[in-house]
Amino acid sequence: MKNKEISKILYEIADFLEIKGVKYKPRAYRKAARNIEALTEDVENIYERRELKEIEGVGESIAEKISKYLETGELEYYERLRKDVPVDIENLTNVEGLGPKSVKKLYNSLGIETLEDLEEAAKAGRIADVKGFGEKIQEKILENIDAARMGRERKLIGRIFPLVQDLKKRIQGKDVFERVNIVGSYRRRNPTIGDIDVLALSDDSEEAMEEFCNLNDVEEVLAKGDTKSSIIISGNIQVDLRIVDEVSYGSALMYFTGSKDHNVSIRSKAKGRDWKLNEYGLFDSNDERLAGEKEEEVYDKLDMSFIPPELRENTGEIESAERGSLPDLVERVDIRGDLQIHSNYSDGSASMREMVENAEEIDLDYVLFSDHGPSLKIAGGLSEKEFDEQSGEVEELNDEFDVEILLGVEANIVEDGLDISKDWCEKCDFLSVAMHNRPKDATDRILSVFENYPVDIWVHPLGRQFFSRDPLDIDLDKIVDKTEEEHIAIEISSQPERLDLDWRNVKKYRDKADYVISTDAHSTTELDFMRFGVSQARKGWCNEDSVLNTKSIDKARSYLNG
DNA sequence: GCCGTTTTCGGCCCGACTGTTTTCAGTCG
Ligand SMILES: Nc1nc2c(ncn2[C@H]2C[C@H](O)[C@@H](COP(=O)(O)OP(=O)(O)OP(=O)(O)O)O2)c(=O)[nH]1
Ligand SMILES: [Mg+2]
Ligand SMILES: [Mg+2]
Ligand SMILES: [Zn+2]
Repeated sequence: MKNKEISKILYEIADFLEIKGVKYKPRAYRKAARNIEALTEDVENIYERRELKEIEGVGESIAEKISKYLETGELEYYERLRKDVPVDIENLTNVEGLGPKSVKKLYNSLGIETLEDLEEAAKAGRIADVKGFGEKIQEKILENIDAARMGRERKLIGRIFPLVQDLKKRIQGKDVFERVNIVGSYRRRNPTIGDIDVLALSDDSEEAMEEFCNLNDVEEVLAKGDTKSSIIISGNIQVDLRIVDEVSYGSALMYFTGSKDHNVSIRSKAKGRDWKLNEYGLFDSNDERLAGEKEEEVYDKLDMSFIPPELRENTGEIESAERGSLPDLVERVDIRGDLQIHSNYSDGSASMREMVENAEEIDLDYVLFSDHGPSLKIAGGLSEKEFDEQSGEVEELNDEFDVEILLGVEANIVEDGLDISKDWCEKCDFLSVAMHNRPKDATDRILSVFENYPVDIWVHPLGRQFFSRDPLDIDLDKIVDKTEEEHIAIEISSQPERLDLDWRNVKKYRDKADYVISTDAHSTTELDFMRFGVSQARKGWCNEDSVLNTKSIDKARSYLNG
């Protein structure tokens, strides 16, 4: 999958064009780069379908460049730009405070091409002598150069969640803060989070900033002003704080929640009316405030319904809000069952009894235990004999608990079908299937299993895992059609590393597909992962009706078995 | 370079912080 590679080239082109002082094109290249980076589908497939231009921000020219690169492995336009200023633009601009313009100056004056050159020049004191630079910048470069070498990897929302909650509590705990909201990609429930953005209300912003920059785990203060500060806390995590007045709080929430593209779009709309939208409010052409204290008011004045943060990705939500046709999104309280949990019969850490007790505590009506089939021994795969034992225990537990306990298997899609017999399939309340390797004919294998076995749920459909596994290269159009035909539900996994099916595809297929949101919990605490799956369903524009486990077990059963 | 219930050409979001600068450019959100 070359998405990352291509978006990197586009980002670099943007930087090189900025070096040359070209207007607007850098923004265009960056926008295209961002959208390609965010794709779940392999850009090469989109190229093969001749649909590159459907990607937001990709037009004639960029589509042609991507095609050339995919066909020849080279891009002359990019190579030419790089020849003019032959620097390691990606790494150099990774140094906090260094952008394309500074990199060019340093190249022209000192011939700096790499981070090593930069460090050497800074240590020798040569940077301070360059016009436009000085001692402080030179010092800052030396301080930040190692961070640039390491890079800052994005964090998974499900993993950073406790830390964010704790940080929020710590800030809220200080009297000088009257209101605190976590915003940015976290509020939008992005699967991954680049930094933690915080909006706050305080009548003494100076003192508030002081407290913020002196939190006990602050490692570096990147910037500190009256309304805005940035710090690095332990774990190499950046935290940005913005403080505004109450009259601006709503518009500041909008600004700081983003996304950037959503902001730009919506600000352009305001501008089209001769108004102005910024973090302080919505203003008419006489600078009279039209709204600002509440987000709802700002959207309302712009003749839009309120846009839930999860939808603010500039993927059609603005037009939809203008038409008043945004979906009524599914909520966590709508969820009535969890159709993938595990116990110590396989690689789970808790007994079935413990899992059920906890499920009852969080008001679930039903749960499905579905451990791996026999071919996945490393993941604690069960033999049919072990399954039968488990089945016996399920029967006992069902007598004892109100929660309806269902038993199934996560069967593995293998070369000639599933790794369990059809007889075994019939013993399952629900049959879940998944692919755990990546053969060339994956699409056909999946389709054939859907046709030939009584499949109920297709779990972690793309097999994606953040930072380690790319999504499977399969024909989702075809497979989703088949799930509709066969009454098979598609899982949205709540596991932080998976969140699979991903929200963009969830959105794409939401009218056809029936989704189930599952935790894949391997311990009692992981039952709480449900919130992350629900967030992804919301990002995918799902209403309650598109999610099967918001329904009673009888309704779910009659659909899946029908 | 992209894009269109104002446009197929003429626009392209808006502001804070920093360092170096005598008034602002660069970078970042
Ligand atoms: N209007 C406007 N708002 C911006 C711009 N850049 C960032 N913002 C707003 C929207 C962002 O969601 C918010 C926080 O910025 P971040 O850089 O932290 O981005 P975000 O949190 O969305 O993603 P992240 O996971 O941190 O990479 O600030 C911009 O250029 N213009
Ligand atoms: Mg952020
Ligand atoms: Mg930020
Ligand atoms: Zn699996």
